Amino acid sequence: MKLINRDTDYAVRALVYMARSPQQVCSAKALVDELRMPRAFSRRLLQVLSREGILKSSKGKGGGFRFRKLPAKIKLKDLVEIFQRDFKETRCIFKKKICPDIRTCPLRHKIQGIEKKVVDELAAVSIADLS
Amino acid sequence: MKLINRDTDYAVRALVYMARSPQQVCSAKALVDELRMPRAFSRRLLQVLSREGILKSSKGKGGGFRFRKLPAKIKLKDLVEIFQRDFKETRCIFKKKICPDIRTCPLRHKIQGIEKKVVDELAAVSIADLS
DNA sequence: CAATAAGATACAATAATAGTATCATTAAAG
DNA sequence: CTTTAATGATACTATTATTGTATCTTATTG
Ligand code: FES
Ligand code: FES
Repeated sequence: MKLINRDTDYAVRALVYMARSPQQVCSAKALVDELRMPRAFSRRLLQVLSREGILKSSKGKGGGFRFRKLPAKIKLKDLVEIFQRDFKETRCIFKKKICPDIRTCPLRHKIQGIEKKVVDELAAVSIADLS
Repeated sequence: MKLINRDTDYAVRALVYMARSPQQVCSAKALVDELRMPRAFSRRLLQVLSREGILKSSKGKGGGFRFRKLPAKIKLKDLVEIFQRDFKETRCIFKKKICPDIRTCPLRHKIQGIEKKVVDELAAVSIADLS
């Protein structure tokens, strides 16, 4: 059961690493060196986190990324929402609906319950919890 | 959140169709015609279901597939187990473990709880329920 | 103005998924 | 006993999704 994709995975790793010294500026290069993260990739990743308000960036010499939100306030749910837009599957789990009536489908409300639970659990874990 | 793969998907469609007249013999060809299922594919699918004890097959002219188990006894869980062997993810959801200690990881037992719930729900829905 | 770091976006490689083809075997019908 | 209609087994190809890379532009500092 795949809950996490590449981007979320890397993002969490990066943020957990950064959370060890939350005040410090971290450049994309630092992630390449410290974590074994693909070079051109850490760039994009931090850019997205910055755009989405998780980090703030400063350009130029000595620049880099820093937390905008506190690590304890950054939930896995937030990251999944950023990097896995289509995470919540509102449609039927089958490609072509199978049951006679989608409103009375015995599967549908169960699946929705599960999805809600997953989201709740992801909302209950923060970057700080993993550090 | 992808729970179902191609094979499970087709299998459920096929079985729900067959369950409308459970006594009748159904050939691979019938599925191609009735449901819009890829030709060479319905073959393999029914073969697997037969091998796994869901259906029984008879070769030769007038042959085909019939239920070995009652539709009400065939649970989605069974099909997922047949076609998605690696469905239950026992490892960490991240490629490289992030937390300091896997035993105390706040994520791990939550995820396991979710997976159990998913399986329970899949075990509670049968082919007959969808017919 | 030179050096450093982010912003933006397009590209290529790889892996997973989906679908196809083929040959062998079995059983019934005529 | 030959033809026909079906499954058994397995290998192959195409398509799509994921993953990772390259490059050019813009901003900041000293
Ligand atoms: S089978 Fe998907 S909504 Fe009923
Ligand atoms: S982060 Fe995966 S087990 Fe802790």
